[in-house]
Amino acid sequence: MSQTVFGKIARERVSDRVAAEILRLITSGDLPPGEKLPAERQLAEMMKVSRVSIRAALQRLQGQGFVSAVQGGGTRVVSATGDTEPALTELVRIDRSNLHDLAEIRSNLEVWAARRAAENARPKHLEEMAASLEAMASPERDAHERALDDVAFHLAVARASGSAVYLHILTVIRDILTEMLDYHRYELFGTPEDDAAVLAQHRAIFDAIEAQDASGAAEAMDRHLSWVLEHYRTPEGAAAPASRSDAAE
Amino acid sequence: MSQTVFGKIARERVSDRVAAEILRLITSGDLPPGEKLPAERQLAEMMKVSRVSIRAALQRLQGQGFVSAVQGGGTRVVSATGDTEPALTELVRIDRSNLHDLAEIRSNLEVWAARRAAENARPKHLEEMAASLEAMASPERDAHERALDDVAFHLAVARASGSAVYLHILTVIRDILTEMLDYHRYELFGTPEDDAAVLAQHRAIFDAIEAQDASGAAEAMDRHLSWVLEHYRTPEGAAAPASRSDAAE
DNA sequence: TAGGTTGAATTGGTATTACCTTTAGACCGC
DNA sequence: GCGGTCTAAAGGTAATACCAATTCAACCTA
Repeated sequence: MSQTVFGKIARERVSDRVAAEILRLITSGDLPPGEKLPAERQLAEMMKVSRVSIRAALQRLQGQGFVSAVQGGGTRVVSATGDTEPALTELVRIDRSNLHDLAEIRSNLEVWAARRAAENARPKHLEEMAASLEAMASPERDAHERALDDVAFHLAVARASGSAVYLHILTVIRDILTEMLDYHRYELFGTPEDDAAVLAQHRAIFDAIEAQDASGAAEAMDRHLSWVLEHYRTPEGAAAPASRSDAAE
Repeated sequence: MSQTVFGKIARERVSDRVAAEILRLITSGDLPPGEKLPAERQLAEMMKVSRVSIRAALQRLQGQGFVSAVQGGGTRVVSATGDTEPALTELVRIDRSNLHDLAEIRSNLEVWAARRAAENARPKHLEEMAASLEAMASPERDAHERALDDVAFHLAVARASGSAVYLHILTVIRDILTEMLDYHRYELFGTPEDDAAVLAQHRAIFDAIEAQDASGAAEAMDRHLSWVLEHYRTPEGAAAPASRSDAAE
């Protein structure tokens, strides 16, 4: 039991050697992101292995987020660091109803964050929120800019909460939501009345946070998100928050 | 250019469909970590696709860290969340106060899940919960086993919520909490009175879910977690829930 | 000539078949 | 029991053929 002298044998698959070699070229910078690597048939011949092994290696590298293959197009390097958070994204991609859950969970977290923000907000955070409110109130902002202001406000609240963990989780969720919504080409629209309502709700949240009224802030945020979810609910229901509600805020 | 009649075709790789299906089984809990999945040849026949496609799917899942294959041995599930959260783990490792935030966020999510569970629970989920309750009530269970029963109950609620997204996020958070707490060698203890109180609270949650009382379930869960957080709060405050509250439940 | 169209070459994706290497369990003899 | 052997099963590799999407240059039309 105490014979630690014996490590496990190297035992390496051919496809592992291939993957290691390609990965080495990627991380060393020889194959920068965007670069198209040789065709599978060429790689197979160059490395003197079967195409099966080449494909096995590339499949794993795809799973790790280093490369991306398009039928007929080729295989390209997409990242030198490898993305790892495709799990949640994949989950949502599989079943659209998960998108609704995710939006709901996010709402929950935002309410929690509002409470925390009321307790912890510092002057610079309040300034940040005020700035985005002012920008959003400006009449010459178009719909797109307004959406960005919207995001900025919610981000300011997140920062004011003083929780790095929350900021991280929220960012992950937001990325997924925007990616999925962009993918489905959702447009962000709102009537002037809607914009006014959103602005008023934001102001209520801000006032409560500024007054360090934790419960009030939580309630205001809850009202706001409920309004958004309700207001932009789509007929089919499942993909309800398919609107600015999630893409923007 | 304005021919919007033609949406883009579903075009999906066979191996993607296979990977999605397997991933669904993993994230839903049907294939828990450690479980060995059917042989490639069997999967190929069951899904009516070639072994090549099965392997392509498994290679990608390996790259994502969900499964692990060894020649001659088989393919096993190693994680239900993949390689997702290294960033979040690092965040917590750097600043212990983040641990408290994470525990608080988890509480929030559990309350939400309890509400959802009351709305969606199916017989098998109720049975699962009842089983863990019964086990926990048994006098001959020691502290360690009791903690496992505790986890089982909360996991059953999570599954009953019917939200794969929630199950995923909760698992990630739980893994981080247990890892961090185990790392600091926290012991899980509780007086018999405490155990009785926890059991009673679990029963209350179960009853509400069984009665499909969403608000009641949410309140019961909230009371339970508040009690746990309060009861096991440590003097230093920051890492407050450093006890069975997070490691176990 | 400019610009769109076509079509063959290229490239990744899937299927089929065959064989090798390792693992795991049954079996057997000492 | 203990160790060894045998064997069926599982994953890994190879070779070949064909499918499907993309690319791009030759081609054709206005």
